[in-house]
Amino acid sequence: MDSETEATTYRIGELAAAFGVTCRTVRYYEELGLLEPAERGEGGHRRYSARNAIHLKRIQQLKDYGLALADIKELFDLAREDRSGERVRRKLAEKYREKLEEALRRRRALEDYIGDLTWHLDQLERVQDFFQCPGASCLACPYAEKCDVRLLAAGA
Amino acid sequence: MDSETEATTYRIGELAAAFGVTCRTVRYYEELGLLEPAERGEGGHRRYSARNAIHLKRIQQLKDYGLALADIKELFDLAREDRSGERVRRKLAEKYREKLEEALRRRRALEDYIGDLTWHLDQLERVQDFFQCPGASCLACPYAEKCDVRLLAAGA
DNA sequence: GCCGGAATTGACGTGAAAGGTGAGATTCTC
DNA sequence: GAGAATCTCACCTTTCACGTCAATTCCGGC
Repeated sequence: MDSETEATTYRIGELAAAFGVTCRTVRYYEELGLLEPAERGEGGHRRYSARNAIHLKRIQQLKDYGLALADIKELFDLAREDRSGERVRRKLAEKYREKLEEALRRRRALEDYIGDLTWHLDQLERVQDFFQCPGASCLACPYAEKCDVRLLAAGA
Repeated sequence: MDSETEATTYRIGELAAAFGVTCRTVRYYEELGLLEPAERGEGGHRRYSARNAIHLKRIQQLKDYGLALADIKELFDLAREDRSGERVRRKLAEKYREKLEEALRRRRALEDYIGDLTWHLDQLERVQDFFQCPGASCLACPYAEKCDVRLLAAGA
């Protein structure tokens, strides 16, 4: 159990370089309560453990997923509370499921976008002018019903 | 051809209200070169055409797709250049295809995210600690090869 | 022909996000 | 003991998409 006491640690510069960020970024994450250094040296210098490195890695992964740092903090706080408590674990799972659903929503929106874009691309062959909307191509327009341009023209 | 000269026009307030935005927003779009009013009245008041309304509608649609106003401007600029020039039309199509590919990339990333999240959710049943990464569960980890935490531990 | 509400330009503010940039002091490493 | 590397404050920066005065002018109805 004493072997834990003198495990390899990293200085802030090493950690930062290893993960392609600046020291400021690492300190900033600490400011946000995202990445607490395992300990401090005599002189007050931060010493990071391998565990800290994993945290940083997780932050980067989640950031890549498009999560804001605040969201990540939320997850981390939950994970920290967790410490094998069953109720909290369930809450974390719930949080994940929320995120998952949001992701599924985003995916659907993206699908729609892709569909629209494909349609526009397709339209480019037939339509004279991108903005000449209420015109000949209007009949074929899949948005015709929910078109508030028409509503405006009709006079509200 | 003279019937075009006196088509219905809208004042900025009308247009804004019809699309659920403020006047400032409409002017801001003009600032960005996104929405030029068809003309100005004697006193300098902006007069918007139905065509302008379509522009505004397009802006809102594309914004909903998650595009930044700058991206939208890019598209519009291309569309404006287009004016039925064939080469430019092809360029616009190309631009669209670019956007489409980017969207497809984003979708793939999202798929991965969803996959990961699902996996994490699944892991929650088996793993003691979210951050106890290089541990018992490490063997089953699908990221083991590309894990820079391990690389760091190995000493770079 | 006058009054109140709508528009005009211009300039500055905002608020969240994610850090950047010194300054000045201390500490670590060779 | 010299030159990196770190430390803590504390303000600065950039981007985005507008919001908010302010002072002025215009338009439309009675």
